[in-house]
Amino acid sequence: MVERGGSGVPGGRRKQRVSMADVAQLAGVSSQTVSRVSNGHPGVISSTREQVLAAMRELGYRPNSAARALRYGQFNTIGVILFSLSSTGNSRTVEAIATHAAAEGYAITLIPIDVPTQDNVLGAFTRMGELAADAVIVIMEIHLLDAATVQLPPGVHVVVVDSDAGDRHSVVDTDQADGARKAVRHLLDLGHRTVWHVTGPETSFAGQRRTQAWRAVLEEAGCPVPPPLYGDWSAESGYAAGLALADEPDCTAVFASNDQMALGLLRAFHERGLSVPRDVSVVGFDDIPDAAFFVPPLTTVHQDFAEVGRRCVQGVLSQIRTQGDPRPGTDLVPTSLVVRNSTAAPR
Amino acid sequence: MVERGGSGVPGGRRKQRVSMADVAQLAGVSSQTVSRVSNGHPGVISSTREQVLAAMRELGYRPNSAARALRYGQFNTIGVILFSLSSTGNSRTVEAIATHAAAEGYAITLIPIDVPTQDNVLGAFTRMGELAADAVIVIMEIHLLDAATVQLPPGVHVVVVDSDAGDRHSVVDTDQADGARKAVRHLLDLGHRTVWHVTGPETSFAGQRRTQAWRAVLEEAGCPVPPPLYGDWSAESGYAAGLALADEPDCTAVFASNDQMALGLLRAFHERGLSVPRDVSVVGFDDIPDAAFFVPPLTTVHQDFAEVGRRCVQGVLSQIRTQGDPRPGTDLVPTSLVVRNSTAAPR
DNA sequence: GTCCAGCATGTTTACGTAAACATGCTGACC
DNA sequence: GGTCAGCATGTTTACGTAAACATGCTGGAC
Repeated sequence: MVERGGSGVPGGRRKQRVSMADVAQLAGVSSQTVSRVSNGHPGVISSTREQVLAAMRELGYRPNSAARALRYGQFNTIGVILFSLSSTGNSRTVEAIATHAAAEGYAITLIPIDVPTQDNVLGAFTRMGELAADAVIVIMEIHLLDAATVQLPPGVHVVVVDSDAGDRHSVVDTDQADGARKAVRHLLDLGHRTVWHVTGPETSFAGQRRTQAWRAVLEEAGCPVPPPLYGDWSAESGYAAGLALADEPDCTAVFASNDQMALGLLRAFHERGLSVPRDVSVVGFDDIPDAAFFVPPLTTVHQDFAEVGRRCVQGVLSQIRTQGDPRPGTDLVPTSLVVRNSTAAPR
Repeated sequence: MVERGGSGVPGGRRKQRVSMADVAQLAGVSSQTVSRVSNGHPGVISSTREQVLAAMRELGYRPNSAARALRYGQFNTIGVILFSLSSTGNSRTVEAIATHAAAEGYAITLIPIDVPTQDNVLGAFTRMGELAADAVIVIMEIHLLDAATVQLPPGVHVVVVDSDAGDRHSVVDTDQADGARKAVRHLLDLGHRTVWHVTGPETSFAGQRRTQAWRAVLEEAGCPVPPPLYGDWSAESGYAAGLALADEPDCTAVFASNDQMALGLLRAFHERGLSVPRDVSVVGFDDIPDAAFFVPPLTTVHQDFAEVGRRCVQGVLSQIRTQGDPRPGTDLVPTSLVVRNSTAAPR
């Protein structure tokens, strides 16, 4: 925290930064005593303590975290490398990470990657390495980390969200496959002959998992597997898919890989005069807060982003505290199906 | 960045941390030479440089940012204190802040405040003071900062988003009033006799500004001012307001203080058999990506969150670089009205 | 051949903090 | 009354880095 010269520092106009030594001098004690007061250590008589505190107030002293970190060898900070903060779940995951980290006395340092090239990912890691972070959480829905070419630097505590690198890293993720199975089975249980599907982008690991599960359930149930429609998470792509599906006379049920695309479907069907759920049933994924207020309210798969964030923090902290190797493996957070009014039995 | 013992460090199993001295020893040079190589300084002969780089690779050296920050007196980090990351604009603002900061070589440290009490805000500031940050951006839509009781510590570079503390701090914000005026005038221009309004929460500065502007435009135009309906930004509160408004025979136009509440309105009107925009026109605020795919596509006020983030970064960086006092004042980012299909002339 | 400029590299020091160790005083106990 | 335990406080040192200054070598000019 760089101080502006002047304000709050009555005497020294040019003094850029107040150190323990300054406080010590004003209080007439050694800097070690200031340190003891600053850290609440015992063994400082109360009159001395008061003097030191007064000097701190007068000078506007605030401890220098760089020096502290240097001394302690840690920063009490967790780095978060992510691709997009705006995508549905990420901001909520990050918020949960920040909240839980704060509860443990850790702050969060964000490094966004605008274009997810391998260079940028590595660059972010380098930067993070140069920054103050005791561990790193990587939120990277794309497949980069799965490619053997991109490796996270060894010797760093890492937890990865939304990846299938569970063989090499410690991974936390929503149980995408289970969520998708719930969605598709729900539609089949209602009596639909089969379920159409709007995918996420091909680069998305989560999207692929959902699509795989959709296909698996259909095959398992002996249902025909319609060709999937390719979306990119946006409502617009869902809308486009919806216009196409409206022309499919056989289509009575659609599983969209997220709620935004489901929203696009709803609008497309509405424009084409198809009633949801009377003519077509729609299930989404994510359970964004707005989903309950779509027309009609959307049946969707609820993701517990807060829990994902919590487990990430838990994961890195346990690595930090035990100084242990990251335990490769995947920690899956369960989902639940929220049934609203966008699904019904076919006519 | 704390290293795990062992991996990547062939020789020293117990070596926790690789320093320049270790690299220097292995390369047979002084640590200063390592420093020069590390920072790309000239004056190192290429053969020496290669040796040093090789040693760095072998040991997995990464610079220690704490030591660096201590040496340089700055962290290349901007702290962001915010209330909620999930609320519509914040995540996009933060993302823009992070992106622009990254472009300038700065990272972002997030401190979330779960419950916005004064104690917590001050606590966050204290924590931030103890953390590595050269400046702070406060994103706090609530009124806390406006109360004279909560003061930001003097001597810290600060930019505040979403506040009316422009007399005391450097403030960046969307031009809420102008956006609201555009929305209300649009409806009046279409021929509506007056415009009803669903507010944001009372604690929100932005919400208050929008509501004030709504009222001002109506009064200016000599229109009757209907009692505002109180919302809390959620679609649910918009839905409740919509059910109430559906019973108002005079209501032909509604200005909702955000898009989520507008979504709630749309659903309520739909359920009550009112057609939008034939029976009622609706305007939102924010222009969330989904708004274009509501049924019907929502006319709304577009906020340029990215620009807000950009100006925040610009603001703190100029403070850092000039070491100048923050220049109190409010930097307003303009809005634009996006006309879609939820508004029409009254019947 | 001498001298010095110029350059690669080494040495010293300081950044602010806090652990570890040192000091010196008070007071209780024999 | 002397000794020493206990405690408040001071001093030394190290954390890792990089600026500032020091050193010592090479080679060109006279």
